[in-house]
Amino acid sequence: MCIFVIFGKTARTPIMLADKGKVTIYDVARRAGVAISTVSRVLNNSPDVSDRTRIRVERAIEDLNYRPDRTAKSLAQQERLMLAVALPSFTSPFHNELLKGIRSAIRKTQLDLLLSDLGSKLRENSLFSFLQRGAVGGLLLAGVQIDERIATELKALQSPVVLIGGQWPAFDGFMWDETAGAQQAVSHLVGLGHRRIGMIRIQRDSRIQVLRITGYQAALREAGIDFDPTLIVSGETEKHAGFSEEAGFEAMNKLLASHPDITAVFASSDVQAIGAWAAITESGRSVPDDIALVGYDDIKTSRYIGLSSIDQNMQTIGERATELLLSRLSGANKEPARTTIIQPVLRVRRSSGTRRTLS
Amino acid sequence: MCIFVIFGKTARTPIMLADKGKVTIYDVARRAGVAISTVSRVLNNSPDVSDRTRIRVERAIEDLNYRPDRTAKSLAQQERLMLAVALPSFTSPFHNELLKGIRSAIRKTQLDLLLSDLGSKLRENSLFSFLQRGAVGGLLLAGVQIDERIATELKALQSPVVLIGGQWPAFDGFMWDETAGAQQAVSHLVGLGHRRIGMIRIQRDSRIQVLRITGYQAALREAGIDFDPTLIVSGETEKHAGFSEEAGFEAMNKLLASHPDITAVFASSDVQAIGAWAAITESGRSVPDDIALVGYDDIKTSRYIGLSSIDQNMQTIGERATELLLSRLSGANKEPARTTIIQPVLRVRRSSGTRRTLS
DNA sequence: CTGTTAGCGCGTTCAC
DNA sequence: GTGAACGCGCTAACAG
Repeated sequence: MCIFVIFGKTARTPIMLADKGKVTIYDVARRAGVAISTVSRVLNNSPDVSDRTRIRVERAIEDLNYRPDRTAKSLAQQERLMLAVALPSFTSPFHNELLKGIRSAIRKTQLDLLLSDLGSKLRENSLFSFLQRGAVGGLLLAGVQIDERIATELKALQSPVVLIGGQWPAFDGFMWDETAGAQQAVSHLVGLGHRRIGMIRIQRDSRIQVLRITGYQAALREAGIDFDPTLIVSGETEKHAGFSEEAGFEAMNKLLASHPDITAVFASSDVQAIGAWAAITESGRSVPDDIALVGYDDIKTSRYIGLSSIDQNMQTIGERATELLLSRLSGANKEPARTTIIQPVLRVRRSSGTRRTLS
Repeated sequence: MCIFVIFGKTARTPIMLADKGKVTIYDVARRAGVAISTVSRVLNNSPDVSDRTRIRVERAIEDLNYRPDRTAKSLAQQERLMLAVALPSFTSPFHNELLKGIRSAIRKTQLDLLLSDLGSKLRENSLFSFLQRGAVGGLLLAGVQIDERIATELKALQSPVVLIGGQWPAFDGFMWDETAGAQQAVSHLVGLGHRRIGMIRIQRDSRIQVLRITGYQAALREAGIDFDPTLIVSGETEKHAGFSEEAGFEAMNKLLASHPDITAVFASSDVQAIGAWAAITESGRSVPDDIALVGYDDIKTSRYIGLSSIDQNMQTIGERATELLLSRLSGANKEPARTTIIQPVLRVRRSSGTRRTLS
């Protein structure tokens, strides 16, 4: 800290700024013997400053260890230098990948990243309080089912919004073809010779869930396999709306008990698949030799335990979504909002053996 | 959108706000026929408002779909409603756990979370540009080695700082007893009967690395085992400063080639351990039956592939660090800055078999 | 209880 | 080139 003499006419700032208190642009101006507008010009690299004054100002900045206040800057310029991102969780590998993509797109800019995880239960409240904070340049919203109320709130933001895994007429969005993904997964299992294929679902009757079951049925129909509703089970654990290892574990145990003859399972999420894997292993069988397993969503762990998965390319989507948001933000993109459908890709982690009966 | 009549004396706002343009507190005041301060009172739940006017104002807010501007509020109140968190990566399971803890502590407050991952290579630049943004209430800095320059920047923030995994006289910090952790890991292996114990290190000669090697040596000494420097190897891949699966994979392969008689390995990080696991598995041996593996840092995958690990309780630390920051922020905590040492804990994932020679 | 007014720190015309 | 003055949207005394 340093003490310095105050001279010149004090514009509007109270004189006492002694040793503590924030260093503002006024202090710098005084120290350099110029007006604040000049300091501002230096800060913003305006060419209209003589080298001599520029150096003087820079010295003053250095001496005072001054840093411009982003809040004030943001208010004065009427532009928000912040991108808000809201997703259900930071930690799920699924959303983690998404975050990675978002970050890599943001890194190229000067924008800040305001992050919020909505949680599973209190989703509504967290979402609303987050949105009502306002003062963001743009918003990326992932994994949220949009309704009239949310849409209103989104519009109140008065800034561009891009949805990931959701859709609404007024907003840009990215969605996956869930049906095609599920069908791909189950067809893969069918192709390996399996005919008794279980499915682990989530509890809630979400739109996504319906679509995946449709895909599951389509694959069976295509192969001429009868649909057996009892092969579709869910766990009891409600954590994360059933997208949890626990739920997968419980569901798999149910399946093993009620249908000991199944040789393959399609799980609705990566974490469920992990739980199912644990259940299978504990029962003394192995993946994929005894029971083939395909899970939705990519996860690193998969490759260590040999399960195939439907990859949604989260990272790529995160990047694309952010880039779209940025283009909206800069005003370069004036096209009407549009929802883009992404085709999930099946990744075979380890060549599963063909159908074998449990002995 | 709605058109509304403008009446009363227009204070300072230009009249034309037509259909577009931001809805401000002035618009609400006009609409409700009150002064802006009254609107402000309603917004901030001041008791000094009659129910009648409160309702009028609330109606106006509703009608105009008004949302207060946090930037302006923040500037006016001279308090930053934002916590900045900077860590090397979002995606590493290690930091992910940290983030989880931070979030759970923040959730209890009204604060926003400004997040930045520093990356591994461009660390310096990202860190500085992030810090120079300023305008944050407090900062949580993880995994950064503090030096004079960084400390200066940190001080310029003029807001409380808590370091995680770093230390500096002027700032609060949390550190792990790396030596004790490594010693614990290796002692565990010794206790299982192993005597040829390899160590996978990172490339850089960071302080942490030195401490861990010290712990490794201490455990050997305690057991009367001679220290063989060639048992400490690192991978070639420089990604993430050697904290990567690739590096672990390469290092493990080196070890298997140069010391086919080793029966246990201590890896410097969870991801390295995963890489090592892959190398061991590919060589036809298994973990932990043929080669026992202990990795630093907790990771979920561990339990699926049976490796023990040194758990640093990242989530708990994240929470404690954030709470400390919050207490500093509120001014409740006036104690001098202090660095807290955390004792890592060994978690045995699956009871490793005792030493077996490779046949 | 309610209105007036002066800042918060900075950007940005306009004159000079 | 440089400076004075106003405004960004809101809070916080201080009057009334």
